[in-house]
Amino acid sequence: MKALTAPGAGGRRSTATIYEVAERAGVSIATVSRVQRHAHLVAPETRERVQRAAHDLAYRPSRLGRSLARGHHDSTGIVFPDLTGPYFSAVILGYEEASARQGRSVLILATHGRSASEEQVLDLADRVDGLVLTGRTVPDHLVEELGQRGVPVVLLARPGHGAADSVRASNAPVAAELVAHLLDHGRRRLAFVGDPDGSSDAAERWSGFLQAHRAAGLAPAYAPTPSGYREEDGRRAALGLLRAGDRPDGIVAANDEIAMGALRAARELGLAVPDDLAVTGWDDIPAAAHLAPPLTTVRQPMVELGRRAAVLLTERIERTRTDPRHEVLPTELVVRSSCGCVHPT
Amino acid sequence: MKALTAPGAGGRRSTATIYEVAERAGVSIATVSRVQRHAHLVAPETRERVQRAAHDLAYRPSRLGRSLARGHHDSTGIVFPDLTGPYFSAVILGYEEASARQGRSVLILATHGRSASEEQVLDLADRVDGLVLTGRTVPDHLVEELGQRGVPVVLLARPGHGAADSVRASNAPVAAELVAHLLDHGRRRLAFVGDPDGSSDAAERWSGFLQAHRAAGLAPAYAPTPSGYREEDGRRAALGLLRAGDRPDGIVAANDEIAMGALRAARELGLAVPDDLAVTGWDDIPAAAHLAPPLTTVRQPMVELGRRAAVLLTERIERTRTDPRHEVLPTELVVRSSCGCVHPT
DNA sequence: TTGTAAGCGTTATCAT
DNA sequence: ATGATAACGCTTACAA
Repeated sequence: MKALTAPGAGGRRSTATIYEVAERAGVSIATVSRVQRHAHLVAPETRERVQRAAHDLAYRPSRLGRSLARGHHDSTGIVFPDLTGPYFSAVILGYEEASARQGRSVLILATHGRSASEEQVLDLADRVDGLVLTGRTVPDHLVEELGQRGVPVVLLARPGHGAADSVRASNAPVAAELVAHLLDHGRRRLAFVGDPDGSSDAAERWSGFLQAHRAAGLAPAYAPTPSGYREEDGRRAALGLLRAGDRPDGIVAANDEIAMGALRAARELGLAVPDDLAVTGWDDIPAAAHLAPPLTTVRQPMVELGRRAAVLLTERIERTRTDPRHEVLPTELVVRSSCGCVHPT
Repeated sequence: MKALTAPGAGGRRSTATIYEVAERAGVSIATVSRVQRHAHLVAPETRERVQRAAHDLAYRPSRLGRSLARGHHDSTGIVFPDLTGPYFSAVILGYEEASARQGRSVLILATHGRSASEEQVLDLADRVDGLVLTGRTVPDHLVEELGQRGVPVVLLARPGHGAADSVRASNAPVAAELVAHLLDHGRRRLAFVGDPDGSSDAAERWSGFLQAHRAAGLAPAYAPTPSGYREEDGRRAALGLLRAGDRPDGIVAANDEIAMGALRAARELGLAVPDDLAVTGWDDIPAAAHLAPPLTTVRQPMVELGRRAAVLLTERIERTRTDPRHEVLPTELVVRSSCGCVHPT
């Protein structure tokens, strides 16, 4: 049969194969192959002939053929829970850039909120030389299985697991610092908006929240209010909180977009921020400094997170390192005015 | 030779092959293949045996082998100039989602500002069934060549070219509407910040800018001020403009991030927005409504742009349609208060 | 219903 | 320096 001429959904290409080049140059395919990869091993004159033939036919070696023969893909995959917002965007920016520099393309998979189907992930795994898995996109047992199948894996924004590497940003300490700051402002009814059960990032931020309360001899006024990561999610969560009888005097949001939603909710209810309600975010997205009021938040090195993930993955793929590595990148409190501080413009 | 056992940079996987499954089930590889793809063509009892063997060996058909045999990849590529910010993020969100729904993975390539190297693009083209090229990431001659090689292509945010499909958002009419609005506010020294030579989007917005002036019998006060698309780029451009003797009374930015930069610049110079300076953006990113002051901008259907690109590309790949299609999605002026309007919160 | 075998386009090992 | 040729892992005519 002839797959590339067969009917059906395939997109047959008009690309020349190594055989046609060989024929036109009057050499064997081995020689053509050699010219592509190790030009110096071929007599100058032969090389010349082959190159001309290749050029005339607009020949490009098929990646498929090459990958099959060599046993790898020169590409990696990254899986996200969601492709929404500045966080994702920055991480992938760093990741793609670093990957490109290493000559690897990147495949991207979004799981749209829920955990990825096993099928999707295994399928992706089969197209790449290694995988970075962010947050809780992939259940532990699957991470395990990937390991057994010999797929290099790095976990991003998720604590290390077994042999897999991991990269994440520090959460609990700054979260505690942030909450202590709010407590210093005299706020006593702080509410955490975000889902500690949904991501380790949120869990760790919540734990810092608790820790600060404990350190101040206080009990948290509320259990965490679960929420998605988009503005509308935050707005809804905040609305619920603010309409209750015992409303909070501060909202500690799990990211800046939730905080923006809280800002909107406050406005809708006629509450002044920060006077009636303090609001803080997380991530320090570009807009954070321009919000009304400017948002107190935590800066985390999102681009660098992606970059480091790419570097660690490469080391694994190239077997440059074999012991698992777990990196925690630093993070920084950015005080502006939504927390109640008077902030220089 | 044995590629998967050879030394070197390859990541050999411990995956079973179709041969091992066949052997264990006591059938031929053809039967194993059939069971995977067309289970109904196999006797129930044989099927059962094969499935058990496959399961025992944790067998998954290799995508590589399959792609090579079938002549396609079940994946597509998208190339962006830059992975920065909400625009990119929203487009890719729509694109990935629609692609996943059609069972295709997505490969992503960023060209980091400049035009992609021919090599990168051709390489990407060889890994996928089709390509979407955004903006000016790829020079015309390459688009041409891709066409000749039989690679389905859709252009995003770039006018149609030859046989390639295209999807973009309407620009000139809303730009004119926006500028007319500013002119109605009595602004007479409007500056456009963005690079008409850098993207067709910017070019079309600038053309709407001109058109509105013409319609009002006015001449534009400035030539366009070239700028990148990030906040810092916008800040710098605005600073230049605002420090000059004949400073503008309005800045029409090519996107919301540039507008944010202008806002910052104004603040740094002690100018009040909108009183001293009107500022408008483009895109209506989530933060736009929360800026100080809330940003007047243009909403464009970013997610939908990505989605449509995926749909058009699929039609081409599956040869469901052969005539080129060029879609222009609608766009909408969003008046808030940075233009000088008093806007309900 | 199942098996045989010829591809798909490379790479790399041997010979020569 | 070059050529034959056996992998790589699958799909699918065609035969049986």
